[in-house]
Amino acid sequence: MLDPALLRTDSDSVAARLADRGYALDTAACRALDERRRAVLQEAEALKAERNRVSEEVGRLKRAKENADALIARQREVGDRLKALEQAEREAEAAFRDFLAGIPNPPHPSVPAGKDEHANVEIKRWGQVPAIEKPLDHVELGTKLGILDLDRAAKLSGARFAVLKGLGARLERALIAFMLDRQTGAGYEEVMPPYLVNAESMYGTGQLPKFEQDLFRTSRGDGAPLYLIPTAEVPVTNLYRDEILPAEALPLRHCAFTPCFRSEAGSYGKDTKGIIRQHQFHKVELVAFAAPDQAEAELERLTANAEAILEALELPYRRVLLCTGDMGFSSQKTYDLEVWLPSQATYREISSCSWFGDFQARRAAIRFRPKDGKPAFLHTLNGSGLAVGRTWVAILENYQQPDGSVEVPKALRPYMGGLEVIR
RNA sequence: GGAGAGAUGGCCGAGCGGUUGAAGGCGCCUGACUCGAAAUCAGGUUUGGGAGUGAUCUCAACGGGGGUUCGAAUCCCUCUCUCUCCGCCA
Repeated sequence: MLDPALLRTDSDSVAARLADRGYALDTAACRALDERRRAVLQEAEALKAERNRVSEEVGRLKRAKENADALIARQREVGDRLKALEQAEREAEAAFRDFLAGIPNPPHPSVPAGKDEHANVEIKRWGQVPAIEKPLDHVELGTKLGILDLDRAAKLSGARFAVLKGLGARLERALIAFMLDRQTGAGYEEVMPPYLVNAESMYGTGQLPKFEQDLFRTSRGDGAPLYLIPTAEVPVTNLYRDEILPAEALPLRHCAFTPCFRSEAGSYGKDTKGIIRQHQFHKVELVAFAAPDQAEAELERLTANAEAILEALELPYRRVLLCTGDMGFSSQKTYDLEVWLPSQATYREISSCSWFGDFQARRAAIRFRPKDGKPAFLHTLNGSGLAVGRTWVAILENYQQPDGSVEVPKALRPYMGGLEVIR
């Protein structure tokens, strides 16, 4: 959610920044909605002020046992006018709010302008890409090792689901524990949140109202729907919705392991092979709440914390700064971490670390109280640390041996009961 | 699933149709007293929107939404959540 005041005073520069990410801001419509809203509001307030004044007078007369019928008759008219006006006020507020809710976050000045992923900028590369003669992909490797079963998953649930078995399931579990241990060690307090959340929570982080088609929605009889979380970002960020945190609490850092559920509407035909793109996958998420002046440094820290997992697992990766056109709706600056996949001979996204400015905080009303001052919106950040399923894929492919077995990364062996090779 | 009780400011807690944005207490801040502290005394202490350069003015909010009324924290409806008892259950 944008700052309405900013939109009023500086709509041209906001529009210019939004244009960079491919969003055409209708400044005229915006101004009209805002002016309408304020006009109705002021009229209603003036009327209410009058009503309050006269009501007080009525009370005084009544207490003095005097006749107040004339005033009461006049009040009745005011009440009728007010009723109509309040309806108009509600509508004007809602129209303006809905308009604001549909506007993406303007990119940070440090973000390169560009239309799509081709304009992204590689920031760094880490690690040695393994020399593998004829690399197998993770599906072949996993299926032959008997640790991945996509056919039976399809029987159970359809396409884009997976069954992990034996050491495959163990590897997934080991990765989860490994990542959580590392991130709690890096100062993130672990959280186990609900996997079903209400619409308000989805609105707070920006999934609703625009992206409902990407979510799984559950219904229960008469009650309000609950949504399966697409990422732990949603419940963990919303933890502090409608709250004011003390300044000393910042930066506040959480990590959370959760399953993630995505309907992947509109992604038909993309990544159909394997478990790169699933309806359900596991992720360890990092979420941070920071004061505005801490936030930029926090993004670097958080991204480094995600990279530390790849480095500990000795997986080659690169860091990419997303251009304006490739960022998510709520983000103002995003780094993607991409891991090397030998079967595709390319880097594929395994983490996305974003700084949202006060965009989410404003939607979700998450504030902090500065040392001496009024409550202010804080900044939210999050990043995958990491996507577990894709890490599983990266390990199989990067650590594959000529005989089809897979070496277990050294850092992970303690979590695998000391196992050195999956065969 | 059945029966009942409740939701008020940072916290506890009063109010149950008319200067109550809200008594009282705790906490916190400021001042006085003190060499300093404690104790005591005095004052202050919610948030959001709108108007104004500003002092300031104004509106809204007592779980959410709706209604009754000239006027609602107070009355009615509805939803959510919490607690107690019974049933069921991992």
